[in-house]
Amino acid sequence: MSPTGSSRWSPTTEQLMILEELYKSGFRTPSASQIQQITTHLSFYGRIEGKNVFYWFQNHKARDRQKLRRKLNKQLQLQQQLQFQHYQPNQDISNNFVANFGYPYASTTNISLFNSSSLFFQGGDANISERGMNCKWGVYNPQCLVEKKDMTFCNYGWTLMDANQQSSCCTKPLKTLDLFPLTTTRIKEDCTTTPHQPSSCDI
Amino acid sequence: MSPTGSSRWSPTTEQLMILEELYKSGFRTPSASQIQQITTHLSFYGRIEGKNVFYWFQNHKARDRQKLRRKLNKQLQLQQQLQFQHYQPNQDISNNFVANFGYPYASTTNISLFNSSSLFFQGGDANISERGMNCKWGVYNPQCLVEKKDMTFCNYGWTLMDANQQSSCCTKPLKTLDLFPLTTTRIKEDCTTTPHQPSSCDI
DNA sequence: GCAAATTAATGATTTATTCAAG
DNA sequence: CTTGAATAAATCATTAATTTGC
Repeated sequence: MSPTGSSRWSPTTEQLMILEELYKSGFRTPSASQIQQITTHLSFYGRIEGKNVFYWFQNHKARDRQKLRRKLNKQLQLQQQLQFQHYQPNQDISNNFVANFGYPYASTTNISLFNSSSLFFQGGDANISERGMNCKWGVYNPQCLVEKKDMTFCNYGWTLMDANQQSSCCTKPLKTLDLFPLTTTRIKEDCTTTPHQPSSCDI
Repeated sequence: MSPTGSSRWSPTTEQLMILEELYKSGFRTPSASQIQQITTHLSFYGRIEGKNVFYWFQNHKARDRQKLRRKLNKQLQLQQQLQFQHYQPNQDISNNFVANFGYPYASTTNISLFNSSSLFFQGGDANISERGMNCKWGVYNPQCLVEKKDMTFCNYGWTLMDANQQSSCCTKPLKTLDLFPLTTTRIKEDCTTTPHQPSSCDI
């Protein structure tokens, strides 16, 4: 079971649950710091790297879109097909369903969830304004997700961080931990957070 | 001129020359270590980060392709247009030009240049087999470019590297430097290196 | 039951497109 | 208009499900 030399990450059940929970909470493109925090937390449940978290959100989002697109296409061509033979489907339930709901995530695709995440940062954001200063900011950064704020430190590049640093992060009572008051059981309701425009953050 | 608070990198003339020289030598998608070395070298000519180098190659390659595609499309529709009015352009010079050359870079798009870079590693690659071991490998890694070899160290994630570390790299007589015997003047000939399959590297 | 064969999911990369600074 | 930066789409590749024949 232990993935000795396994070439690619496969999430444990707990990791997957938490990730999906976060996704359902509205997270789509978490920032570098957010990913770092998620990674730190999830590493408690098994081996994981920042890039795994990054890719997971990337793929999950993309495949959600794709699923929706396909569904819509199917509906559309069905509709066209029916229209074509001059048949008006005035009671087509499945058609109404999609037509009425639209893209559930479309409006939250590009927003920064930094401010809207009551779940994620509920520990209070006033006194952790300079988190990352003291803690060797774990910028995992695949596809260049480093947020502007971090970039000011980040003058030249990134280097590897050894595993201990992160593990020890778990033992010390860090801010990161109380950002995860997740119940990991309620996996049913839809996106509830209200998207903010990211422009309010100073760039 | 000094970019105090300049939001985006703009390459100096020297940096650009070297980058283009490398590009012409066959580099398309340099590995993390290669980018690190390039960055280290180029930082001598001005402020630069790994991700700048990464993006530069990314964009340059993409825009080369795009330029070529447009040219081909234009030629194609011209050709079709002419064919359509039953006119055979038997002396169309520009058409012949594209038709005869094809995609200059098409075959080198996906290869790893790790082994083929006589220019880049000409300083000898035997005694630097463990480069990166001692030097806190600067994995800049936007879009997850970390190569398999480096990944073994890289257990959990990356963190920021401060600028001094890299600057001091320049003062110390590092291996990195003699990898750049560039003349930066001959900017005319085409890609000359022979692409190797990356599969020979141990995974 | 149980592996070999096949298919479906999904982690990881690369390429295309878009945004925006200058 | 050029081009650095970022995101989305397409693709590759490996792992997990599952089917199938024994």
